[in-house]
Amino acid sequence: MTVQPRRILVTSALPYANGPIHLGHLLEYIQTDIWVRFQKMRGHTCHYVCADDTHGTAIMLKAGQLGITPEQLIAQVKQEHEADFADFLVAFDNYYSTHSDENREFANYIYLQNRDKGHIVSKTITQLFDPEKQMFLADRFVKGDCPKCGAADQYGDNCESCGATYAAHELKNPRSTISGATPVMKEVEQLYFDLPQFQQMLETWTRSGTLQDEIANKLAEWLKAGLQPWDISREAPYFGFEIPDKPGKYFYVWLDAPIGYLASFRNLCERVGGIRFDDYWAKDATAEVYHFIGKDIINFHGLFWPALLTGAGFRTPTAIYAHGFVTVNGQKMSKSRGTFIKARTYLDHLDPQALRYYFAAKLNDRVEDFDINLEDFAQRVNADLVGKLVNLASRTAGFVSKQGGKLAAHVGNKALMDEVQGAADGIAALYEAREFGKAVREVMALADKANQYIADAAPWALARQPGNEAKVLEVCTDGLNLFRLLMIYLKPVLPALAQDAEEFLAIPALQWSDARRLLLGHDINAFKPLMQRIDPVQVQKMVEASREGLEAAPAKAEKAKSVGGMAPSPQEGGEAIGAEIGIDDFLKVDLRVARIAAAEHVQGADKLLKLTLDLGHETRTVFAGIKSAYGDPEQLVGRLTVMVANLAPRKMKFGMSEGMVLAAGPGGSDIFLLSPDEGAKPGMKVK
RNA sequence: GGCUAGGUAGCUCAGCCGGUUAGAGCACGGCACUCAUAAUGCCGGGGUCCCCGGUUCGAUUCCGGGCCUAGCCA
Repeated sequence: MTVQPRRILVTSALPYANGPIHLGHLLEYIQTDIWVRFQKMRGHTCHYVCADDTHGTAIMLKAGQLGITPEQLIAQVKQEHEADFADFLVAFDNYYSTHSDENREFANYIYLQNRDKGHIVSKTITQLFDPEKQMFLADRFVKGDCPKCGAADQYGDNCESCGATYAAHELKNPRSTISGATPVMKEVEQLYFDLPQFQQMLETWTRSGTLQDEIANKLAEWLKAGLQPWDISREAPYFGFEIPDKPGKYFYVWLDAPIGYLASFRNLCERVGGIRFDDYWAKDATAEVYHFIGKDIINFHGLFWPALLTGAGFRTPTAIYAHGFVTVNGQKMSKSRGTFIKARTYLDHLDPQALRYYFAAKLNDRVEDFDINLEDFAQRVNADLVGKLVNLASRTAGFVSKQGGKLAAHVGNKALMDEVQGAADGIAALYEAREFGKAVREVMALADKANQYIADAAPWALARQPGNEAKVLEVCTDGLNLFRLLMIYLKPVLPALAQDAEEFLAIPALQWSDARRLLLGHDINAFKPLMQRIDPVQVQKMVEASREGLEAAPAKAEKAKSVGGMAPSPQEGGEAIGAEIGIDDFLKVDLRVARIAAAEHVQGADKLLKLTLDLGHETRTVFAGIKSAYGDPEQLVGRLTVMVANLAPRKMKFGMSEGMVLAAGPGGSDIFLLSPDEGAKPGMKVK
């Protein structure tokens, strides 16, 4: 298993600097980090860079709302982002900012190169302008009535009600979402990157074989439809880089965002010596370059970015790896459900490695959405990591300690050891191909075999009879070696656990090639629990904390926009709608149409009426707290309503209540009994 | 609306080019063990492979239509 050393540059998409990192972001950073750690363990030269994406109107406005400068905002957010990543064990070699000198230089250079080669064109367009704020309005900052269906409160690009697409100036009753003023039309010169010039180049590049099929297909769709020039300029006021030959105009944030990959890498080269920028980015560079992204930004990375790089004389990426969106419990992350979970909230309650493991256990090389099922998450992590993996060390270490803490000099079960060692190449191939789920399944299958072996050999039984010391030590040495091998295979996923294991085994940092050797005749340290199981209560608390976070948050959800914006934008929270239930939950409630056969006051009860309900084939007595609104029970007699027919009977002071009737309203005189439409018959099921 | 991906046991997922009784882990039931963070081992129950058509000797696997889920439409 000789491996040719490679030079690899890896990036994750740049998170937007207007908000905190959440579980949706983390899928990408953890996926990338696992791949990078794997490459490094294999002995390759691998650099992992990223940065905050800091420009644009959204940042400018947010800073304004907070009463601070955009620079202050992005500095603060960067600090938070870096802390979150570090705590999730995402180990960037450099984490930078698009608001940097390097990025300005590269943005200018790439723009000027493209301009000089005739790839930049300019056109005068009319755009909506906020006369109060004196600024042009992007589509998402204009709202009004849909010109097609008339739905109110629609954004300037399409209608969420009828799905129509249109230009912002077509909206009826348009208004600026920034000032509320009515926008006016104003002419402005706009710069475009002339993407159609790259049609040929992109058709070839996207079919070069290294892109995932799904991506290549998607790009082919766009290519077939015909490319359009891409607008890259914005008018002041705008937080970003001023365009060198166009005073008062700024680069659109999406132009300089991917350039941040170059800037961050350049900064790394300057900071650390020994890395040559041109080895990675020059036109004829031979090093490998990979971008990990979310599927929402495939167009930017699969079309604009390679074209922009080519136009400016740089190489194009070796490959782009896209992943899907994160859902929680099968649904879009939701603030009201408490499933819009921030990185920090997670860290307050749970172990970051648990999430890393769960991601790894289910990730593949495709652009599929990823569901975090919280119950499955806890069970899977506990069963695999605590029950199988750590248990292997936990159940054998004690016997070794009792005999002085030195491992046997010989292997007991050579066949099993060969098998587990022999799995290294196959597992490595799966990591390389980003089939982390398959890799993890393979490791866990080996863990099962290891536990079977220990159970069969039963060192605890051997230990009862004197004279078996050598055999016991041999079996447990096997057990700890199996643990060590599995730990090597999982180290990219569980770096902190691996480190603790290294300390326990008293060995230097494990490399992939260490799987070729075994640990024999070696002194180890006393075993300490390496990982705690997840208590479902903690998961619940995390969800609760995420739900509470909503009330403090501003009601106006900003449209999620990020180079790394792989996460669906949060829904605005409803008005105290209960936790979501499935149809099964609803069907548990047996609702029936009932005729009120009799209604009477209850002696001694202030709020109750005693109702006799006719269900067609049977009669029920129900005590209902509706007296304050229906003082005259007679008026109820004969009318139809709806009752819960399978509610457990409840003994009350005045007798047994066999169900409940449905009513709405806050109470007092405002209680409104439900009625079915005409034609309903007593006993009919409501569903 | 157009497009993409997915819909396989209670849950999370595997199932290469169509072919014998459709698999794993978790959950559940029974037994064993008691070294281990009530961990582990053995055995077992559980599936109309979303629905309807078609191609075929034969379809979970291919084709057409539909339904549902997630997302994209610069």
